[in-house]
Amino acid sequence: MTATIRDVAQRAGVSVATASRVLTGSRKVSPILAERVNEAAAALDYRHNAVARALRRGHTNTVGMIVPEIGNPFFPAIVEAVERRLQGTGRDLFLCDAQQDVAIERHRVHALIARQVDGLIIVPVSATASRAALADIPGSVPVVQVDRFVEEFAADWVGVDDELGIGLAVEHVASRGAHTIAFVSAALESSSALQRHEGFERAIARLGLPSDFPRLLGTYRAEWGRAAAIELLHSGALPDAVVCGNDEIAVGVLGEFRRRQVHVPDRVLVTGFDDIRFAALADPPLTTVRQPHEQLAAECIRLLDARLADPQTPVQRTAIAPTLVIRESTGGAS
Amino acid sequence: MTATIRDVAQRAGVSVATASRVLTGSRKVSPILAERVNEAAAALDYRHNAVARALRRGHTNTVGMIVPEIGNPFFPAIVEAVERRLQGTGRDLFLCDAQQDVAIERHRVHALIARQVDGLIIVPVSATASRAALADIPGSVPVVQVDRFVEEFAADWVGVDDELGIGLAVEHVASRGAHTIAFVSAALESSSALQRHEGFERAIARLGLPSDFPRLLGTYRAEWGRAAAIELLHSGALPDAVVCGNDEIAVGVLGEFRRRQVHVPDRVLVTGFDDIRFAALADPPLTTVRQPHEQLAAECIRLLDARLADPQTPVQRTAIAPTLVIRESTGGAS
DNA sequence: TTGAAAGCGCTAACAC
DNA sequence: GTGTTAGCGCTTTCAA
Repeated sequence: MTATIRDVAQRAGVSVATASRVLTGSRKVSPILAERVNEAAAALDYRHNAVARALRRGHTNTVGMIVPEIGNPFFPAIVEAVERRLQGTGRDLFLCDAQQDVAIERHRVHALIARQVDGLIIVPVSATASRAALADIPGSVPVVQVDRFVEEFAADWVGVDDELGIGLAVEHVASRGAHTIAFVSAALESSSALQRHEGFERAIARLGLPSDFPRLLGTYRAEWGRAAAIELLHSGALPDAVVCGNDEIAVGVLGEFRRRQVHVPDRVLVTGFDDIRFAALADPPLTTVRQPHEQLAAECIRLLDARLADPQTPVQRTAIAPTLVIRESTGGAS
Repeated sequence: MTATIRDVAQRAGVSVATASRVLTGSRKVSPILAERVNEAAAALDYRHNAVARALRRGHTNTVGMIVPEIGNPFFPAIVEAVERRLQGTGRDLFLCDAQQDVAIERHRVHALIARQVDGLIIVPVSATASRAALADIPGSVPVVQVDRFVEEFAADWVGVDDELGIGLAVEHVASRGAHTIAFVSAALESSSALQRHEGFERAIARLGLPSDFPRLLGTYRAEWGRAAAIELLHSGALPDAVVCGNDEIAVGVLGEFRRRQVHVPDRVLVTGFDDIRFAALADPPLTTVRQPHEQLAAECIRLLDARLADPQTPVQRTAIAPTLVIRESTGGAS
């Protein structure tokens, strides 16, 4: 069995209290005893039991994070940024994947909460169906939502202004001469899908563009982009531009157009959203709305710490204005 | 504060033992009392404290997983497969990212072990420098290495036969007429980099191909692929084929070649490794060595459970033979 | 400065 | 079938 603090104390000839004080540095202990304790701990290869410590202390120096789907490259990027921010604050990040399923998501919330994480960072799967999961979180645990949020739920949030972002994309393709614009995105389940869709409708209306071109809503994945591209091709007149709800979809659209010799950007313009690693490597390189990971992560941790410091802080929602990255898929920087 | 089992017991008018028995279903309790306990628990919105339970029980129904870099899309794919396998066994997966840093990796190992995970799944950052982290794991905790392993360290492992995989790629491009073949991969730090490199050398020797074409070793990332492509172009005669250590590198190589109008596959063949989601969407679609995620995950959990059941089980190393997926980057299926 | 002891919330002997 | 109680390993009053 692994050594306990009792073993260390015994070997050092001190009380467990003293051993604890040395091992955690919680109080001054005479150098002689400290030395003895440290030696004993080393000799026994002592490791503190974080479970016991957590039970006693009531907190864990741990933050939990739940993402809807770790396979969507946008989320690992966010996770990495959050990790970097947490680095140096002495807290560990435990990550969970909800596999796009609100039941699993809820289960993960419970698992993390039950393990006494000091805070929870969550990208909710659904704008409505994830409410139950979040509602299960006791008020004593700080929660911050990132990227997506649950409607009518009072919890901090940080994300990009999705509506604005899509607006940027629409205005950009319009400025490049696109008159008819299709929208390919995910079903209106997550808040991001909802907001991006809303942003598209508004931009179209604002610019007075014809509104009878397709809105194809499926999933945030490349396969859906492929399928949607095929649908567009079969539906008669190709639009001048296809604005996509994220980069994965856009890459799928690009792939299918390429396969069918529909030239981008000459024949049709394509835009994405997120600026994932592969956006710049797509063929043609993808014009997209960039999400500033580091900024999102920084704000996320700031919100978390603010709530940790004062649980009564009023709910804050931070929408960061995204920027458009112009690449070849819309004709390149001009 | 959140309700404890004591509160539930009190409200139900039973002992904590009975409450515990009802709540965990560990023993038969009369229906009347069970009903009362359940009612009380519901009324108080009782949540069991997993920390206390873990301390008492000594296990947690939790498995920890550490990956070198969550931003590398191969790892999320493995994680998803592992999650699916774990699903239904009633265990939660807590994921950690080592950020390619053995010090952080070691820290994560400690964090997970200290929280009493029942087992640890790890893709070690380094074939040598990760040994310290693994050595810190008490013998009582089952560990299985996936994909990569630590040299001269006795722990279960499952992965693809990297040497064989690269051999497949080399033989394939040779069969498509390539005589001069360059190798672009990651520095010989991880076991996968080592084995793939070894596989390349052996295949070249076996086929009697000229061995003076570059081996460019950097990182497993697309930027490195770009840089290496530039280096190849500047170094004089372009090889007939570029065999890459993973798909990210290959995508970078492809991107740079495209930008410089070096036609793939007419002018040069390119292969990858992993078959990540974007491999099929690259331009041209990438010929690559496919890693069977589901099979890897299944074997991983099998190994874990075998060791859980019998800690004395002799160490097992399972090398799965990968398959080659032929796409346009080497001329397409013939 | 140090030690004795309570107790975090829970489960599992053990007794009835 | 149910209750009493010890104790998982640790930190932290409280006393000395």
